Amino acid sequence: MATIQDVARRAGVGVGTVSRVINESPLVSEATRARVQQVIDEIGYRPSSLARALSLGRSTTLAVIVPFFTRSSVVARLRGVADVIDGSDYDLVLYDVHTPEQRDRRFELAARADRAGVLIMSLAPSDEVVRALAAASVPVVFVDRRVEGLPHVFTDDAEGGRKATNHLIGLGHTRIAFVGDRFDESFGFTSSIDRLAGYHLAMIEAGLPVPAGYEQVADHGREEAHRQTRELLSLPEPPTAIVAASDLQAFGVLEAARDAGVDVPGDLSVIGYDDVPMAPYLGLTTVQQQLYDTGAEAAALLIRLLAGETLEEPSVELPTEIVIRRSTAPLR
Amino acid sequence: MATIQDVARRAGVGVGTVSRVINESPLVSEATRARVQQVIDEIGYRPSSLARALSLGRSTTLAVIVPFFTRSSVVARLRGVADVIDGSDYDLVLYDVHTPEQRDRRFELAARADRAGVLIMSLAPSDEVVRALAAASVPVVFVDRRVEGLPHVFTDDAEGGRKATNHLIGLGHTRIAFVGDRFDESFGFTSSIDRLAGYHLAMIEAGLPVPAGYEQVADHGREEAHRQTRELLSLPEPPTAIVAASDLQAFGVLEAARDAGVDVPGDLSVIGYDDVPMAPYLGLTTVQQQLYDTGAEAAALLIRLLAGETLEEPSVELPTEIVIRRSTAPLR
DNA sequence: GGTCGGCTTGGAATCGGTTCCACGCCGATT
DNA sequence: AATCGGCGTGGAACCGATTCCAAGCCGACC
Repeated sequence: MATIQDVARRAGVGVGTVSRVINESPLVSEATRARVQQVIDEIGYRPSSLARALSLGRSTTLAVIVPFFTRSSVVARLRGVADVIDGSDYDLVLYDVHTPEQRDRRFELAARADRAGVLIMSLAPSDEVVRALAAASVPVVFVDRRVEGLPHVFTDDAEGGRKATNHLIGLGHTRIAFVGDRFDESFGFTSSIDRLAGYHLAMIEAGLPVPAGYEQVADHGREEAHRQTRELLSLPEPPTAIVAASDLQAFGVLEAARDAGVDVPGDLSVIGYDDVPMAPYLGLTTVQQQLYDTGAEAAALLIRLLAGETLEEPSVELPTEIVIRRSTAPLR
Repeated sequence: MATIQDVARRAGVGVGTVSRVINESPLVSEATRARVQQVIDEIGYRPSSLARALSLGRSTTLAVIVPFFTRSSVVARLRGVADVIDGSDYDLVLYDVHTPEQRDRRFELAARADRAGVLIMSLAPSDEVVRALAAASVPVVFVDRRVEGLPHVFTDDAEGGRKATNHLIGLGHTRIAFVGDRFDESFGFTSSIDRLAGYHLAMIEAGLPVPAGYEQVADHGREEAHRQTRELLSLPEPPTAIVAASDLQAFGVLEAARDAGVDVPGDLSVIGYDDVPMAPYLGLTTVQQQLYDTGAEAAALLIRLLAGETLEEPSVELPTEIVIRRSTAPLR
């Protein structure tokens, strides 16, 4: 593989001059520039990004840390990230995390790092990590999580949960239950509990009761949601509407309803959260949070930070919106 | 950030010795090793992987080039790749490709590259690129595609298409149609046409006719498949069974059937291809190709190549298998 | 006691870029 | 004619690791 030395020798110039040509410095005469460029084309020289990074003291790779990247909400966000990074001069290094140990290892790595910047999705850093990151010179942006003192892109999950519940209340429902995740100690995901809080708020505002058993929390998953729904449907006073903390869980609810012969939306209204790509297909009413946009926005933020911009408003809140489809209907 | 020099100075040794400690060379006395290690721990020194890579002449990042990584089949494969890479000392650099120009740029980059190895999913390289890759010292593995002379992991798409069709024939169907993608000139994806070839073969073997209009090809997508199915259902002799070239397309078929009031599997049997995560949920009978495993296998192959192993059998074929669910039934 | 050989060790050279400093050359100014 | 300034250029130093070579030290052997 040709090096800058080879080019310099063949063109009869010094390495400095070649470097200037590569980096489009104006301090080269047109004649020299042309000659060097010709040699570069001839031998197909490409600078080593490794050597470049070492010399410059900064690399052109961004670490993107995501949890469970099989979840379609994560994939949708990641697509936004990938698209924006693709349009820049940076490369995307992907770290998938599915255990707390992995997460901690990744974070430690991020704080150190030969990566130019770090983007962290949904995961909660400990205070210690936050301090380390803030101290480290490498810029960090969080997606789907608010972190005091560090830039982040987020949506208001509590408000989203409230909107979802109000949609059902507006349809005349009064027996409204919630299917969500247990607070995950190890990962510290908060979106599900925030949405639950929004549900509670809406119920209280409307003066509606939340009977025992109407709040089902379990591990995150379609099959778990299936079980949670069976539980709800077997209550003495089963709900006529269900707020699910995610679309994946809503799918589990729909499945359980179908298996139990409960008609949706005739006998049961179901609203999800996220608006993943399958949601329109299944006719799921849901709270749309712009997954793609959160990723794209965060990546754009990170890149601006790397460009040395100081942002007056380093954090971005994206709105949520109810998308009405076929899984919710007025109480009959 | 501390460097190896700092450590050497503080420990009162030479940089060579520190390097030996880091790399667990046996040529260091226990006493020295302990002292150096202590300094390392004290100041929290981590070697720069950049400098290391430059010095060693090889990096520890693998380029993974995928098309449209929103497609769930691609994501499933990618998960296999990510899991295996995560267990190694390599990092995963993701390149998403959704235009032919991007593809060519990525390939060029791959042949050159400061990446230790390259994994290419589904995409077709030109002969020129194949030559360049074979010539370049960087190992390449292909997934979901056979490439003469280079290692690859693949399944037999024609055989899969044949199996799918035979499943329907075995259920007594004779009017069997096919919904697939048009040959994509720009990307050169071949799986859909291979599956179509398998469908044809099975029909011929069974002595069944393929009436005009029974072969629907269009761009890849759920909505396109929806339209293709409407076309089929409006034929004078509509099919009683449909082979779809992918699960995504099968979803479009199911949707169209539902919209047209055609009962599945009562009036129409539908079989998909891939077995993506949503398939069990929707009860789709499908040809399972081990998406996760193809990715994992390919990554493992690449890593063995990088370890210097010479593989007697550099390519791996993975089997396909019919998974029967609720979308196919005997002809009534 | 001298020589030899085996461990340890220090440090220079190297990887392939970038950047800064010094120098040569030119035309313009006095 | 001498001085000055500025442009274009070459090349050494540097980024932070690895590795190889030379050398110091020690015990063993003759």
